[in-house]
Amino acid sequence: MGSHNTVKTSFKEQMLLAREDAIIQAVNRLLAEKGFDAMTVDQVAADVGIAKASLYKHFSSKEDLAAAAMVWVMRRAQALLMTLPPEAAPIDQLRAIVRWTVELKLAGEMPSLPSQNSSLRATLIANKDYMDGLMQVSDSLGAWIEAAQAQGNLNPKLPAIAVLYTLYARACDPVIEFLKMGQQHTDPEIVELVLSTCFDGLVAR
Amino acid sequence: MGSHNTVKTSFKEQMLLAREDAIIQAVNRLLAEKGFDAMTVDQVAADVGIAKASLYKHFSSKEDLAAAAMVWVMRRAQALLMTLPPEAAPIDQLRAIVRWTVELKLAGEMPSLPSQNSSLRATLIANKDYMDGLMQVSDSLGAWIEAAQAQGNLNPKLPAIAVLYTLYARACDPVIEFLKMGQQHTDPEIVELVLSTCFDGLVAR
DNA sequence: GTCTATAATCAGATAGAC
DNA sequence: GTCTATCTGATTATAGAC
Repeated sequence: MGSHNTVKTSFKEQMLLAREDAIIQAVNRLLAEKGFDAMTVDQVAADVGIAKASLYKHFSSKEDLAAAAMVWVMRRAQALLMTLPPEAAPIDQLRAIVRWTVELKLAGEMPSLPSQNSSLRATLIANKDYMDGLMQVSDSLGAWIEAAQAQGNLNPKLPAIAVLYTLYARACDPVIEFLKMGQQHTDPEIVELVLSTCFDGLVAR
Repeated sequence: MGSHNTVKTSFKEQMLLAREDAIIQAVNRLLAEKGFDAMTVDQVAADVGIAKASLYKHFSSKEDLAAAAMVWVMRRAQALLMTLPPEAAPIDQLRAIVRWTVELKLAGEMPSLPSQNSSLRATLIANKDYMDGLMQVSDSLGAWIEAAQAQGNLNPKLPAIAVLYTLYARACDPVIEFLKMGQQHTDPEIVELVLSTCFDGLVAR
């Protein structure tokens, strides 16, 4: 009976996790498509195909839903960091991260949150999974930034923090969606354009 | 009596315009501080010091308020364009525009609107003053972009539309507010940092 | 845990007196 | 045109049966 219970519980937990994953995917898509304010909890529930009250059994607020989406993104970012060849040049590591960010946004999987919303901000800061992921990613990027500056591949006059912010800002760069809306460029072309303007700037070289 | 009426009407109209200007200033400040979604019409009314119903005698919707703020910004941009020395190099004209944009944002006078909101989008597109201003500004910038590319000062491989979007995007660049929040740099330093990353990119030159 | 039904709140917009 | 008071709809969140 013990083993039966174990199997049964494990199966239930698996179902639970699967459902929560389905919820997070829906939240992620809706956040990417409409942003936090325009997304409603009703839409999330309808998208997943469950009742709204059931949703609140998994996540206790709309802010928690957004936080879960951000944790998901952070986990994917951390996974990417581990797949990067450690021997590559720091500047190329940074390019790879930005490339991944732009591709995620083009795929409609990058949640967009208002940076001013204070209750959302509080929820994110209180979320240990999110903060830990953010710190780890920032540490990796920070190390690469300083290394690239030391190697003369990145402008050493720029404060590392400003470089870091500029890289993160690609996650909410409106140029990406505007270029996509214009339909004059393919997704790979947009990736290269954004990478070019970000690293090489607008001026001729 | 004719002249009396004329004077009276003129005075009333002046009062009306002054009040509408006060409204627009309040909207502008609130849009810059909290964004469109977080700004409430009640706050605007309280800020101006009139009743909400009075507000709706001047502007028929929240979207119209935001549109008026954007028209104000466009007018200021057009005014700036006229003050620029026509003999300056095109690349310097573009730098001057971006500098002005960043400074306006640092001053808390650049309204921030959600680019996804469709009803707001419709209101803006339907606003002739806004669209005319946008077109005129875009024409000026477009001409400078192509000239700068022809002179070899701007990367000729970049589509002019991508450059234009990249310049406009400085108006909602989160790097600016993040650097300001960090309190490690003065406003002029932030302006130079953003100008540098925008035009020269992150890489060493 | 899932559902239906409902509470509670907030914000955009309006009615009607003055 | 300005006010007070109100309407209306949308949205977050919960109660309570199963």
